[in-house]
Amino acid sequence: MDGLTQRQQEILDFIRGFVESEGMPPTRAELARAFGFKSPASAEEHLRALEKKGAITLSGMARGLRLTEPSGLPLVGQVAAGAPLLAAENVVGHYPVSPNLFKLRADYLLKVRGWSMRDAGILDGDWLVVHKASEARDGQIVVARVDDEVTVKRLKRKAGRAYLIAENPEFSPIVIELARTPLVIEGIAIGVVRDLNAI
Amino acid sequence: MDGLTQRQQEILDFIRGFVESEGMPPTRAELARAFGFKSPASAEEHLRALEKKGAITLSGMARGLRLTEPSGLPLVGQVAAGAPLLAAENVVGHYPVSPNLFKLRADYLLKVRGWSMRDAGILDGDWLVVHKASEARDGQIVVARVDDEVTVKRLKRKAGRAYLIAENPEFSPIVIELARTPLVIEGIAIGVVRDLNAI
DNA sequence: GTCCATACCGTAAATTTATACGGTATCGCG
DNA sequence: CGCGATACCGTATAAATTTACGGTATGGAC
Repeated sequence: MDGLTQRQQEILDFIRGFVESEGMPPTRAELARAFGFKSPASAEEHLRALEKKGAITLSGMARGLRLTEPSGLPLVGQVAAGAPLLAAENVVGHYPVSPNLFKLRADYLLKVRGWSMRDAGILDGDWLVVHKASEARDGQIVVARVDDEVTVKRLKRKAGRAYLIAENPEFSPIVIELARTPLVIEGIAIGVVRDLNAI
Repeated sequence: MDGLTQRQQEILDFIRGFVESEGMPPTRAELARAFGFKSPASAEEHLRALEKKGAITLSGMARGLRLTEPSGLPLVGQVAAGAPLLAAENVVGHYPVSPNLFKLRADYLLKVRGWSMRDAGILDGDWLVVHKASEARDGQIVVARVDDEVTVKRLKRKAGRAYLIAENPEFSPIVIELARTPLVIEGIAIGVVRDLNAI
């Protein structure tokens, strides 16, 4: 959504969470209670604004409110050099997966390019389920940024150096002198989803 | 759910579908309309019965109805020899994935045992997303039953024989003389889900 | 046969819910 | 400054929704 005011965004986020946890959209009164409004008319007004901006659809029935945007996780395809990972231009769609499927919260799905993690069972075209994080433990598979390129590798640290290790003997590890170059970690890989009929 | 009557099961199925497509539970009136009841009291009665049997929870509010059972796909773990794949004893849980994620309808998730499909990126411990089917095309990865054992392999047919081919040179193909032994296909693999933190 | 659970109808009341109308206050814009 | 958009309040009302009560009919269990 584009032109949402801060308040409207808060309302929308609340509705999203409400639907997720309660299994149904909130009423005007519930919205008013949650935000401290003393009149359901205030909630009504916000809903109208959200509808006019295309974020929701109202149908007139009790709890007759529908979210327009997909509620799933963003699919990050090709990553443009220099651009933030979740920049709109990188998001190619949404995937209706609940973020709580895995032990760590799933934040987005990243399309895997190339065969460098083949021996870990992560193939070209797979979707890597990523938990957004800027730190990672040794041995974890991470999404890292090296020279403005986003890469998926296994992380090892040793004596002031970080190693980004491919799981494929045809690729050699990337060595980072931590004193010289900071290691930028974008996230931790927590899962893999593959659509076998994607071709 | 166990003790549900046929009618109650129909109602429950309808509610499931309604929530899926409308994003909110149905009212008594909507239920009555859908089933041809001439009084919302009939719907109310069914809901009470479903609540007493633990299938749903009622909360008194408009559309205040919650499904008790997980709505996801059944997770099929170890498969007991001879037992149907989806027998209750084989189902170890439920996974909240919408069945429409893949091109073919996803019916259940099967836990992969062993490394015979390693080179296809299907590893021990992965969950194979399976579409229930009794027929498959050449080249597809299928869930098949051979000598009362469930196995995941790639299917090839040639001159009255079926070959179940592992994607790992350490395993040799299973050859089935179709004239002698029928090939029992349980489903077609349509996807893979791996939880990297499962350990 | 009697009893009980299931599956309906019809009616009606109590409560929720959506929604309209008329205010107040703030803020940025031209 | 006036103006429109945003963000609220208070009150009211029509409509939707839950839910109670009293019936009818059927079929299985004892």
